[in-house]
Amino acid sequence: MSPATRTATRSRAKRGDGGKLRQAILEQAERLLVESGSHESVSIRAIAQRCDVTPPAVYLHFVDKETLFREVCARRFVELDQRVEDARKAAADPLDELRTVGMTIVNFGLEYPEAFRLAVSGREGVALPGAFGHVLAAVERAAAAGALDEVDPHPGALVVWTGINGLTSAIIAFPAAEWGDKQALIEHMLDVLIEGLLST
Amino acid sequence: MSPATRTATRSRAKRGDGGKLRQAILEQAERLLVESGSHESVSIRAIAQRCDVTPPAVYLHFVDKETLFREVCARRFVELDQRVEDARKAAADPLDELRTVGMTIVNFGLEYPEAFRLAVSGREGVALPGAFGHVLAAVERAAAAGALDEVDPHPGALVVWTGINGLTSAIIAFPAAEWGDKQALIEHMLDVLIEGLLST
DNA sequence: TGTACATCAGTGAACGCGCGTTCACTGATGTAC
DNA sequence: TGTACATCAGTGAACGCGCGTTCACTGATGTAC
Repeated sequence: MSPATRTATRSRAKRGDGGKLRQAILEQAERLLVESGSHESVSIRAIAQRCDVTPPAVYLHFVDKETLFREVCARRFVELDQRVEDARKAAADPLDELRTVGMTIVNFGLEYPEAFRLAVSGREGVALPGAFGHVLAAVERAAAAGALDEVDPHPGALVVWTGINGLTSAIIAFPAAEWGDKQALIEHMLDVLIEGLLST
Repeated sequence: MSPATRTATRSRAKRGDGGKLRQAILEQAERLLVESGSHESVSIRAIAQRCDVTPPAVYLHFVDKETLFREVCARRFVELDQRVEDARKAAADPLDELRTVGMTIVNFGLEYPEAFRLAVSGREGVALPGAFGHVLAAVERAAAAGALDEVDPHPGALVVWTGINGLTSAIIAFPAAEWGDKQALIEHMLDVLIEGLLST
């Protein structure tokens, strides 16, 4: 985009409106992250260009690149927690709740592959991501309600969580592969995992 | 590493031994690729340094960076493919074959976590790794033999393959998490997947 | 046998480029008197 | 009401750096005569 165009399309924010650029930076950073697949190859300069702003303007809102991307991911995980919570409330019974939580996690991963990849890469800490906690809680409730009788919740939740993560990662990593109907495949995976838990 | 140290540790190859540096470059490139997780952040300079060589020496053996990494990946895919093939031949019956192929893939991943992550990352190619073909073949044979009746092989194989990959990736990514007995968990995963396929 | 020469596996300096980040600045906006 | 001034959201140029890659070269090795 030429400087002339940039000047024409974005005008300086009003006195208290600096926060609008901050939001725009977060949005464009996330879009570029999704497009490129790796935060290392998303430059501050590219983000600034998408916001019709010069690179130093980014530093009015974020102290450095790392902080910016941490906030991008943090926003996503808050959203995941919210979605899981909403999905849980809509569930009919404990087994349906486990299914729904699983579907929500997978679809979140497909929608925000870079955030998902980061959470599942294990590079941010030693603890399992928060999504595992949601799965574990759902398995425990189903076990307590008698819907997953004889199932040890912790190994059971590990199998379900790693299973759906594997499917999500693979669809992200090989977008051109023959997945058929992806939603049907995701449902099939959850059917297999839950039926498998019931049969072992 | 200082230039003095570099000179001391590697001496120039003998007349016909240029291929030794070529192999060293491939090995160090793979190590760095796995450590960083993305080929974009592995530099020719870093590879050369690990080989105790100057960067232009890399260009005596590979025309450019892209070609180098394509060859790194090709070597890995071939090795994973070979190990799965060997394991398959040792299986007793069709369902045992599927189990064995699965166990082999997981154990390969745990034994060579770097290579596994590379093979499953999808970053360097567009096709599914060769190991998927073996999982698919095992599911097809089991279905044909009546051991996995009523199972659609392609979605079934996708579920098994992505499921075990997810478990492997998670154990690699979170080595400090509470996995309990890992071999038992791996067997549990395969039981759940196979029993799940039988029940759906 | 000695020696001139071709070959080969590298080296060392340099290129242009994009990167994250810093810094002095500008010009519009709101405000105090 | 007009005007001087503080504030704020940005700009534009520049920094040092590491990158992939090129190019002219070097010095050891093997070989022909």
